[in-house]
Amino acid sequence: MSLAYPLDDPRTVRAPSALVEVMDRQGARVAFAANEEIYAQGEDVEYLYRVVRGVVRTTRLNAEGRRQIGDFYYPGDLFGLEPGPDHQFGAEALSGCEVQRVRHAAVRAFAGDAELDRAIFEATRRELQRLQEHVLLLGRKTAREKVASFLMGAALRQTEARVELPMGRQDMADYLGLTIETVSRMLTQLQGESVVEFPSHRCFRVKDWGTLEQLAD
Amino acid sequence: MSLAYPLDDPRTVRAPSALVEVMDRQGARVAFAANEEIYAQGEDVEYLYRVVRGVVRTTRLNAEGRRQIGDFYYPGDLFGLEPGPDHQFGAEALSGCEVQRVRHAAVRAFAGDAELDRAIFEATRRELQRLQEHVLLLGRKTAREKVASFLMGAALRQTEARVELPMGRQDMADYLGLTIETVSRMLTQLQGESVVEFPSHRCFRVKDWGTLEQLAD
DNA sequence: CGGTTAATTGAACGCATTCAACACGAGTGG
DNA sequence: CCACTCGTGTTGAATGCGTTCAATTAACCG
Repeated sequence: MSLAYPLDDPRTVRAPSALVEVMDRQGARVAFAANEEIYAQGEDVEYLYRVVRGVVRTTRLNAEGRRQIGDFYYPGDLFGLEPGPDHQFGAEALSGCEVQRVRHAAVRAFAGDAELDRAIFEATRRELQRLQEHVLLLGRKTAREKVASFLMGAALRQTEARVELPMGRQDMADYLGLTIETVSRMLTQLQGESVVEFPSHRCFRVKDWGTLEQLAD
Repeated sequence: MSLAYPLDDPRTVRAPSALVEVMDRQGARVAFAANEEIYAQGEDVEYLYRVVRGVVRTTRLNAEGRRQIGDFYYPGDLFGLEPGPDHQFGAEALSGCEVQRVRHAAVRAFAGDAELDRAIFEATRRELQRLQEHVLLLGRKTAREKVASFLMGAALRQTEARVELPMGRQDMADYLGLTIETVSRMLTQLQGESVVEFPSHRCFRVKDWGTLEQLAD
Protein backbone atom coordinates (compact mmCIF):
# COMPACT_ATOMS: atom_id res chain seq x y z
CA MET A 1 0.00 0.00 0.00
CA SER A 2 1.03 3.53 -0.46
CA LEU A 3 -0.05 6.68 1.24
CA ALA A 4 -0.52 9.95 -0.48
CA TYR A 5 2.79 10.35 -2.21
CA PRO A 6 3.49 12.44 -4.11
CA LEU A 7 1.57 15.16 -2.37
CA ASP A 8 -1.28 16.65 -4.28
CA ASP A 9 -3.42 19.58 -3.53
CA PRO A 10 -6.18 18.41 -1.19
CA ARG A 11 -8.53 21.01 -2.54
CA THR A 12 -8.65 19.22 -5.85
CA VAL A 13 -9.30 15.87 -4.21
CA ARG A 14 -12.95 15.20 -3.71
CA ALA A 15 -14.75 12.23 -2.26
CA PRO A 16 -12.27 9.33 -2.28
CA SER A 17 -13.97 6.57 -4.18
CA ALA A 18 -12.62 3.57 -2.28
CA LEU A 19 -13.83 4.97 0.99
CA VAL A 20 -17.20 5.91 -0.42
CA GLU A 21 -17.57 2.34 -1.62
CA VAL A 22 -16.83 0.90 1.80
CA MET A 23 -19.16 3.37 3.44
CA ASP A 24 -21.88 2.51 0.98
CA ARG A 25 -21.47 -1.20 1.61
CA GLN A 26 -20.84 -1.19 5.36
CA GLY A 27 -22.22 2.12 6.48
CA ALA A 28 -25.60 3.09 7.78
CA ARG A 29 -27.44 6.27 6.95
CA VAL A 30 -28.67 8.28 9.87
CA ALA A 31 -30.72 11.44 9.90
CA PHE A 32 -30.38 14.23 12.45
CA ALA A 33 -32.64 17.15 13.22
CA ALA A 34 -31.30 20.69 13.35
CA ASN A 35 -29.00 21.21 16.35
CA GLU A 36 -29.11 17.54 17.24
CA GLU A 37 -25.89 16.08 18.56
CA ILE A 38 -24.16 13.54 16.34
CA TYR A 39 -21.44 12.78 18.84
CA ALA A 40 -20.32 14.50 22.00
CA GLN A 41 -17.04 16.12 22.90
CA GLY A 42 -15.06 13.62 24.99
CA GLU A 43 -16.87 10.60 23.57
CA ASP A 44 -14.84 7.70 22.20
CA VAL A 45 -14.14 7.83 18.49
CA GLU A 46 -16.18 4.99 17.09
CA TYR A 47 -17.43 5.94 13.68
CA LEU A 48 -16.18 7.60 10.58
CA TYR A 49 -18.78 9.95 9.11
CA ARG A 50 -19.65 11.41 5.78
CA VAL A 51 -22.18 14.14 5.14
CA VAL A 52 -24.87 13.12 2.67
CA ARG A 53 -27.26 16.05 3.02
CA GLY A 54 -27.22 19.21 5.11
CA VAL A 55 -24.33 20.73 7.05
CA VAL A 56 -22.51 19.62 10.19
CA ARG A 57 -20.51 21.72 12.65
CA THR A 58 -17.90 20.56 15.14
CA THR A 59 -17.76 22.46 18.42
CA ARG A 60 -15.78 22.58 21.59
CA LEU A 61 -16.75 24.19 24.86
CA ASN A 62 -14.29 25.21 27.54
CA ALA A 63 -14.88 25.34 31.27
CA GLU A 64 -16.32 28.88 31.20
CA GLY A 65 -18.76 27.95 28.46
CA ARG A 66 -16.99 29.77 25.64
CA ARG A 67 -17.57 27.95 22.39
CA GLN A 68 -15.20 27.41 19.50
CA ILE A 69 -16.39 25.95 16.23
CA GLY A 70 -13.82 23.70 14.59
CA ASP A 71 -15.29 23.60 11.14
CA PHE A 72 -18.35 23.19 8.97
CA TYR A 73 -18.79 20.06 6.90
CA TYR A 74 -20.75 19.96 3.69
CA PRO A 75 -22.17 17.08 1.61
CA GLY A 76 -19.35 14.81 0.54
CA ASP A 77 -17.05 15.84 3.38
CA LEU A 78 -15.68 13.29 5.79
CA PHE A 79 -15.71 14.13 9.47
CA GLY A 80 -15.13 12.43 12.80
CA LEU A 81 -11.47 11.80 11.97
CA GLU A 82 -9.70 12.83 15.13
CA PRO A 83 -6.12 12.45 16.24
CA GLY A 84 -6.82 10.77 19.57
CA PRO A 85 -9.00 7.96 20.88
CA ASP A 86 -11.69 10.41 22.00
CA HIS A 87 -13.36 13.36 20.33
CA GLN A 88 -11.77 16.72 21.07
CA PHE A 89 -14.72 18.38 19.39
CA GLY A 90 -18.35 17.39 19.40
CA ALA A 91 -20.43 17.28 16.19
CA GLU A 92 -23.90 18.66 15.67
CA ALA A 93 -26.30 18.91 12.79
CA LEU A 94 -26.41 22.54 11.74
CA SER A 95 -29.55 22.08 9.75
CA GLY A 96 -31.54 18.91 9.45
CA CYS A 97 -29.10 16.56 7.80
CA GLU A 98 -28.31 13.05 6.82
CA VAL A 99 -24.97 11.39 7.41
CA GLN A 100 -23.47 8.08 6.48
CA ARG A 101 -21.42 6.42 9.17
CA VAL A 102 -19.25 3.35 9.40
CA ARG A 103 -17.43 1.88 12.38
CA HIS A 104 -13.70 2.35 12.36
CA ALA A 105 -13.49 -1.37 13.07
CA ALA A 106 -15.26 -2.04 9.78
CA VAL A 107 -12.92 0.29 7.92
CA ARG A 108 -9.98 -1.38 9.60
CA ALA A 109 -11.17 -4.74 8.33
CA PHE A 110 -10.41 -3.39 4.90
CA ALA A 111 -6.95 -2.19 5.85
CA GLY A 112 -4.53 -3.52 3.33
CA ASP A 113 -6.55 -1.94 0.63
CA ALA A 114 -4.14 0.72 -0.57
CA GLU A 115 -6.70 3.03 -2.03
CA LEU A 116 -8.74 3.00 1.14
CA ASP A 117 -5.79 3.92 3.34
CA ARG A 118 -4.94 6.65 0.93
CA ALA A 119 -8.46 7.98 1.12
CA ILE A 120 -8.39 8.28 4.89
CA PHE A 121 -4.97 9.84 4.78
CA GLU A 122 -6.16 12.36 2.21
CA ALA A 123 -9.09 13.31 4.39
CA THR A 124 -6.74 13.81 7.33
CA ARG A 125 -4.48 16.02 5.25
CA ARG A 126 -7.39 18.12 4.13
CA GLU A 127 -8.33 18.50 7.74
CA LEU A 128 -4.79 19.68 8.44
CA GLN A 129 -5.01 22.32 5.77
CA ARG A 130 -8.32 23.63 7.05
CA LEU A 131 -6.83 23.91 10.52
CA GLN A 132 -3.74 25.73 9.27
CA GLU A 133 -5.93 28.33 7.62
CA HIS A 134 -8.05 28.56 10.72
CA VAL A 135 -5.01 29.20 12.92
CA LEU A 136 -3.89 31.96 10.61
CA LEU A 137 -7.34 33.49 10.62
CA LEU A 138 -7.71 33.44 14.38
CA GLY A 139 -4.19 34.53 15.18
CA ARG A 140 -3.48 37.42 12.91
CA LYS A 141 -6.61 38.82 11.34
CA THR A 142 -8.83 41.69 12.37
CA ALA A 143 -12.58 41.27 12.79
CA ARG A 144 -13.11 42.83 9.37
CA GLU A 145 -10.65 40.44 7.76
CA LYS A 146 -12.07 37.44 9.58
CA VAL A 147 -15.57 38.12 8.34
CA ALA A 148 -14.33 38.84 4.84
CA SER A 149 -12.37 35.56 4.86
CA PHE A 150 -15.46 33.71 5.98
CA LEU A 151 -17.61 35.16 3.22
CA MET A 152 -14.86 34.46 0.71
CA GLY A 153 -14.72 30.83 1.78
CA ALA A 154 -18.47 30.47 1.52
CA ALA A 155 -18.50 32.12 -1.90
CA LEU A 156 -15.74 29.88 -3.23
CA ARG A 157 -17.64 26.84 -2.08
CA GLN A 158 -20.34 27.36 -4.64
CA THR A 159 -20.39 28.35 -8.27
CA GLU A 160 -23.53 30.45 -8.25
CA ALA A 161 -23.46 34.17 -7.67
CA ARG A 162 -26.06 33.87 -4.96
CA VAL A 163 -24.33 32.39 -1.92
CA GLU A 164 -26.34 30.61 0.75
CA LEU A 165 -25.12 30.68 4.34
CA PRO A 166 -26.37 27.61 6.17
CA MET A 167 -25.29 28.91 9.59
CA GLY A 168 -26.51 31.74 11.76
CA ARG A 169 -24.51 34.67 13.13
CA GLN A 170 -23.66 32.89 16.38
CA ASP A 171 -22.06 30.02 14.49
CA MET A 172 -20.09 32.43 12.35
CA ALA A 173 -18.95 34.27 15.46
CA ASP A 174 -17.88 31.10 17.24
CA TYR A 175 -15.94 30.01 14.21
CA LEU A 176 -14.19 33.36 13.87
CA GLY A 177 -13.51 33.93 17.55
CA LEU A 178 -15.78 36.99 17.68
CA THR A 179 -19.16 37.99 19.10
CA ILE A 180 -22.37 38.05 17.09
CA GLU A 181 -22.51 41.83 17.45
CA THR A 182 -19.08 42.28 15.89
CA VAL A 183 -19.93 39.90 13.06
CA SER A 184 -23.12 41.82 12.42
CA ARG A 185 -21.32 45.16 12.43
CA MET A 186 -18.69 43.96 10.00
CA LEU A 187 -21.35 42.59 7.67
CA THR A 188 -23.17 45.90 7.76
CA GLN A 189 -19.90 47.70 7.12
CA LEU A 190 -18.94 45.51 4.16
CA GLN A 191 -22.41 45.91 2.73
CA GLY A 192 -22.22 49.68 3.21
CA GLU A 193 -18.99 49.71 1.20
CA SER A 194 -20.68 47.64 -1.53
CA VAL A 195 -18.25 44.77 -1.12
CA VAL A 196 -21.12 42.37 -0.60
CA GLU A 197 -24.88 42.57 -0.66
CA PHE A 198 -27.32 40.77 1.65
CA PRO A 199 -30.82 40.37 0.23
CA SER A 200 -31.60 38.33 3.34
CA HIS A 201 -29.74 37.23 6.47
CA ARG A 202 -28.75 33.85 5.15
CA CYS A 203 -27.94 34.81 1.59
CA PHE A 204 -25.47 37.20 -0.03
CA ARG A 205 -23.78 38.15 -3.27
CA VAL A 206 -20.23 39.39 -3.80
CA LYS A 207 -20.16 42.78 -5.49
CA ASP A 208 -16.45 43.62 -5.24
CA TRP A 209 -14.28 40.52 -5.51
CA GLY A 210 -11.06 42.51 -5.51
CA THR A 211 -11.67 44.14 -2.16
CA LEU A 212 -13.01 40.96 -0.61
CA GLU A 213 -10.00 38.99 -1.80
CA GLN A 214 -7.63 41.61 -0.51
CA LEU A 215 -9.29 41.63 2.90
CA ALA A 216 -9.30 37.84 3.09
CA ASP A 217 -5.58 37.70 2.23
CA MET B 1 22.45 2.43 17.72
CA SER B 2 23.33 5.03 15.19
CA LEU B 3 21.02 7.84 16.08
CA ALA B 4 21.54 10.32 18.80
CA TYR B 5 18.31 10.57 20.71
CA PRO B 6 18.83 13.31 23.26
CA LEU B 7 15.31 13.04 24.51
CA ASP B 8 14.33 12.47 28.05
CA ASP B 9 10.95 14.00 27.66
CA PRO B 10 7.86 11.82 27.89
CA ARG B 11 5.56 14.37 26.28
CA THR B 12 7.68 15.06 23.25
CA VAL B 13 6.49 13.12 20.29
CA ARG B 14 9.10 10.73 19.06
CA ALA B 15 9.40 9.63 15.51
CA PRO B 16 8.06 6.12 15.11
CA SER B 17 10.77 3.53 14.78
CA ALA B 18 10.18 2.44 11.18
CA LEU B 19 10.50 6.00 10.02
CA VAL B 20 13.55 6.64 12.14
CA GLU B 21 15.20 3.67 10.52
CA VAL B 22 14.55 4.93 7.03
CA MET B 23 15.74 8.41 7.96
CA ASP B 24 18.88 6.93 9.47
CA ARG B 25 19.65 4.96 6.37
CA GLN B 26 18.58 7.43 3.72
CA GLY B 27 18.65 10.77 5.47
CA ALA B 28 21.34 13.39 5.71
CA ARG B 29 22.11 15.48 8.72
CA VAL B 30 22.20 19.20 8.24
CA ALA B 31 23.09 21.92 10.71
CA PHE B 32 21.50 25.36 10.81
CA ALA B 33 22.55 28.49 12.62
CA ALA B 34 20.12 30.41 14.81
CA ASN B 35 17.38 32.08 12.72
CA GLU B 36 18.56 30.40 9.57
CA GLU B 37 15.85 29.31 7.16
CA ILE B 38 15.37 25.58 6.70
CA TYR B 39 12.73 25.94 4.03
CA ALA B 40 10.68 28.87 2.84
CA GLN B 41 6.96 29.47 2.86
CA GLY B 42 5.65 28.68 -0.61
CA GLU B 43 8.53 26.36 -1.46
CA ASP B 44 7.78 22.88 -2.81
CA VAL B 45 7.59 20.14 -0.23
CA GLU B 46 10.65 18.04 -0.92
CA TYR B 47 11.97 16.67 2.34
CA LEU B 48 10.65 15.16 5.49
CA TYR B 49 12.53 16.50 8.52
CA ARG B 50 13.30 15.40 12.02
CA VAL B 51 14.86 17.53 14.72
CA VAL B 52 18.03 16.04 16.15
CA ARG B 53 19.28 18.92 18.27
CA GLY B 54 17.92 22.39 18.97
CA VAL B 55 14.45 23.77 18.28
CA VAL B 56 12.68 24.64 15.03
CA ARG B 57 9.78 27.04 14.48
CA THR B 58 7.37 27.18 11.55
CA THR B 59 6.16 30.63 10.54
CA ARG B 60 3.82 32.26 8.10
CA LEU B 61 3.76 35.88 7.06
CA ASN B 62 0.76 37.57 5.55
CA ALA B 63 0.74 40.44 3.07
CA GLU B 64 0.93 43.13 5.78
CA GLY B 65 3.90 41.45 7.42
CA ARG B 66 2.03 40.05 10.41
CA ARG B 67 3.62 36.83 11.52
CA GLN B 68 2.00 33.69 12.85
CA ILE B 69 4.04 30.87 14.31
CA GLY B 70 2.61 27.45 13.53
CA ASP B 71 4.48 25.47 16.11
CA PHE B 72 7.78 24.71 17.78
CA TYR B 73 9.51 21.41 17.11
CA TYR B 74 11.82 19.75 19.62
CA PRO B 75 14.36 16.94 19.28
CA GLY B 76 12.63 13.83 18.04
CA ASP B 77 9.75 15.72 16.42
CA LEU B 78 8.97 15.30 12.76
CA PHE B 79 8.23 18.42 10.76
CA GLY B 80 7.77 19.43 7.15
CA LEU B 81 4.68 17.26 6.77
CA GLU B 82 2.23 19.55 5.03
CA PRO B 83 -1.14 18.93 3.49
CA GLY B 84 -0.37 20.40 0.09
CA PRO B 85 2.40 20.25 -2.51
CA ASP B 86 3.97 23.45 -1.21
CA HIS B 87 4.79 24.72 2.25
CA GLN B 88 2.10 26.84 3.82
CA PHE B 89 4.54 27.69 6.58
CA GLY B 90 8.27 28.27 6.40
CA ALA B 91 10.66 26.64 8.88
CA GLU B 92 13.54 28.30 10.70
CA ALA B 93 16.09 27.24 13.25
CA LEU B 94 15.14 28.86 16.54
CA SER B 95 18.51 28.23 18.06
CA GLY B 96 21.45 26.63 16.36
CA CYS B 97 20.18 23.19 15.52
CA GLU B 98 20.73 20.00 13.66
CA VAL B 99 18.07 18.27 11.61
CA GLN B 100 17.89 15.02 9.75
CA ARG B 101 16.15 15.14 6.41
CA VAL B 102 15.11 12.64 3.82
CA ARG B 103 13.53 13.21 0.44
CA HIS B 104 9.90 12.23 0.15
CA ALA B 105 10.99 10.31 -2.92
CA ALA B 106 13.25 8.17 -0.74
CA VAL B 107 10.47 7.56 1.73
CA ARG B 108 8.23 6.65 -1.16
CA ALA B 109 10.72 4.01 -2.23
CA PHE B 110 9.95 2.29 1.04
CA ALA B 111 6.20 2.65 0.69
CA GLY B 112 4.74 -0.81 0.90
CA ASP B 113 6.11 -1.10 4.35
CA ALA B 114 2.94 -0.89 6.37
CA GLU B 115 4.66 0.26 9.50
CA LEU B 116 6.29 3.13 7.69
CA ASP B 117 3.03 4.36 6.26
CA ARG B 118 1.47 4.10 9.65
CA ALA B 119 4.32 6.12 11.10
CA ILE B 120 3.76 8.99 8.71
CA PHE B 121 0.05 8.83 9.30
CA GLU B 122 0.59 8.93 13.04
CA ALA B 123 2.82 11.98 12.72
CA THR B 124 0.13 13.70 10.65
CA ARG B 125 -2.49 12.94 13.24
CA ARG B 126 -0.31 14.33 16.00
CA GLU B 127 0.07 17.46 13.92
CA LEU B 128 -3.70 17.63 13.73
CA GLN B 129 -3.99 17.49 17.49
CA ARG B 130 -1.49 20.29 17.99
CA LEU B 131 -3.44 22.42 15.56
CA GLN B 132 -6.75 21.71 17.26
CA GLU B 133 -5.32 22.93 20.55
CA HIS B 134 -3.84 25.94 18.82
CA VAL B 135 -7.19 26.89 17.31
CA LEU B 136 -8.83 26.68 20.70
CA LEU B 137 -6.10 28.80 22.25
CA LEU B 138 -6.27 31.50 19.59
CA GLY B 139 -10.02 31.62 19.29
CA ARG B 140 -11.35 31.65 22.81
CA LYS B 141 -8.65 32.48 25.31
CA THR B 142 -7.67 35.78 26.89
CA ALA B 143 -4.07 37.03 26.83
CA ARG B 144 -3.63 35.84 30.40
CA GLU B 145 -4.91 32.38 29.55
CA LYS B 146 -2.85 32.19 26.38
CA VAL B 147 0.37 32.92 28.21
CA ALA B 148 -0.55 30.52 31.01
CA SER B 149 -1.29 27.80 28.44
CA PHE B 150 2.04 28.41 26.81
CA LEU B 151 3.95 28.13 30.07
CA MET B 152 1.95 25.04 30.97
CA GLY B 153 2.89 23.41 27.68
CA ALA B 154 6.54 24.24 28.16
CA ALA B 155 6.49 22.95 31.72
CA LEU B 156 4.87 19.65 30.74
CA ARG B 157 7.50 19.14 28.10
CA GLN B 158 10.20 18.60 30.65
CA THR B 159 10.38 16.71 33.89
CA GLU B 160 12.62 19.10 35.77
CA ALA B 161 11.23 21.86 37.93
CA ARG B 162 13.38 24.46 36.18
CA VAL B 163 11.84 25.03 32.75
CA GLU B 164 13.95 26.39 29.91
CA LEU B 165 12.30 28.52 27.24
CA PRO B 166 14.22 28.23 23.99
CA MET B 167 12.31 31.07 22.32
CA GLY B 168 12.22 34.80 22.91
CA ARG B 169 9.19 36.96 23.69
CA GLN B 170 8.53 37.80 20.06
CA ASP B 171 8.24 34.13 19.16
CA MET B 172 5.90 33.54 22.06
CA ALA B 173 3.79 36.50 21.00
CA ASP B 174 3.60 35.35 17.38
CA TYR B 175 2.56 31.90 18.49
CA LEU B 176 -0.13 33.24 20.81
CA GLY B 177 -1.48 35.94 18.52
CA LEU B 178 -0.38 38.73 20.86
CA THR B 179 2.23 41.47 21.04
CA ILE B 180 5.50 41.18 22.96
CA GLU B 181 4.33 43.88 25.35
CA THR B 182 1.21 41.96 26.27
CA VAL B 183 3.17 38.75 26.74
CA SER B 184 5.62 40.59 28.96
CA ARG B 185 2.84 42.14 31.02
CA MET B 186 1.12 38.81 31.55
CA LEU B 187 4.38 37.19 32.62
CA THR B 188 4.97 39.99 35.10
CA GLN B 189 1.41 39.62 36.34
CA LEU B 190 1.63 35.84 36.78
CA GLN B 191 4.92 36.26 38.56
CA GLY B 192 3.45 38.94 40.80
CA GLU B 193 0.71 36.50 41.78
CA SER B 194 3.33 33.84 42.52
CA VAL B 195 1.95 31.49 39.88
CA VAL B 196 5.36 31.25 38.26
CA GLU B 197 8.82 32.60 38.99
CA PHE B 198 11.38 33.81 36.49
CA PRO B 199 14.96 33.73 37.70
CA SER B 200 15.95 34.85 34.20
CA HIS B 201 14.20 35.74 30.95
CA ARG B 202 14.52 32.32 29.41
CA CYS B 203 13.94 30.19 32.47
CA PHE B 204 11.06 29.77 34.90
CA ARG B 205 9.61 27.57 37.59
CA VAL B 206 5.95 26.82 38.32
CA LYS B 207 5.00 27.80 41.87
CA ASP B 208 1.24 27.29 41.73
CA TRP B 209 0.26 24.41 39.48
CA GLY B 210 -3.39 24.62 40.40
CA THR B 211 -3.83 28.20 39.26
CA LEU B 212 -1.74 27.66 36.13
CA GLU B 213 -3.73 24.59 35.20
CA GLN B 214 -6.99 26.40 35.76
CA LEU B 215 -5.91 29.32 33.59
CA ALA B 216 -4.70 27.03 30.85
CA ASP B 217 -8.01 25.13 30.88
C1' DC C 1 -51.98 39.26 12.70
C1' DG C 2 -49.46 38.30 17.42
C1' DG C 3 -45.42 35.49 19.49
C1' DT C 4 -40.88 34.15 19.28
C1' DT C 5 -36.31 33.98 17.93
C1' DA C 6 -32.51 36.03 15.31
C1' DA C 7 -30.19 40.05 13.83
C1' DT C 8 -29.02 44.84 14.05
C1' DT C 9 -27.86 49.11 16.23
C1' DG C 10 -26.33 52.24 20.03
C1' DA C 11 -23.50 53.62 23.98
C1' DA C 12 -20.08 52.68 27.45
C1' DC C 13 -16.57 49.90 28.86
C1' DG C 14 -12.22 47.25 28.98
C1' DC C 15 -8.63 44.41 27.16
C1' DA C 16 -4.98 44.37 24.23
C1' DT C 17 -2.39 47.36 21.22
C1' DT C 18 0.42 51.21 20.07
C1' DC C 19 3.93 54.35 20.78
C1' DA C 20 7.49 55.73 23.65
C1' DA C 21 10.81 55.56 27.29
C1' DC C 22 13.57 52.96 30.20
C1' DA C 23 16.09 48.80 32.24
C1' DC C 24 18.84 44.94 31.77
C1' DG C 25 22.35 41.72 30.04
C1' DA C 26 25.90 40.24 26.93
C1' DG C 27 29.67 41.33 24.21
C1' DT C 28 33.54 44.61 22.98
C1' DG C 29 37.20 47.57 23.37
C1' DG C 30 39.61 51.25 25.88
C1' DC D 1 37.46 47.52 35.53
C1' DC D 2 34.45 50.72 33.37
C1' DA D 3 32.18 52.81 29.35
C1' DC D 4 29.85 51.93 25.30
C1' DT D 5 26.75 49.65 22.31
C1' DC D 6 23.24 46.63 20.69
C1' DG D 7 19.61 43.55 21.21
C1' DT D 8 16.01 42.08 24.15
C1' DG D 9 12.71 42.69 27.65
C1' DT D 10 9.95 45.60 30.74
C1' DT D 11 7.10 49.42 31.98
C1' DG D 12 4.06 53.60 31.31
C1' DA D 13 0.41 56.34 29.09
C1' DA D 14 -2.88 56.92 25.53
C1' DT D 15 -5.52 55.04 21.93
C1' DG D 16 -8.67 51.94 19.72
C1' DC D 17 -10.78 47.64 18.47
C1' DG D 18 -13.85 44.48 19.88
C1' DT D 19 -16.86 43.43 23.76
C1' DT D 20 -20.64 44.06 26.83
C1' DC D 21 -25.02 45.45 28.01
C1' DA D 22 -29.25 47.22 26.50
C1' DA D 23 -32.73 48.52 23.26
C1' DT D 24 -34.69 48.16 18.78
C1' DT D 25 -35.77 46.06 14.46
C1' DA D 26 -36.44 42.33 11.28
C1' DA D 27 -37.62 37.72 10.00
C1' DC D 28 -40.09 33.58 10.64
C1' DC D 29 -44.07 30.72 11.80
C1' DG D 30 -48.07 29.66 14.06
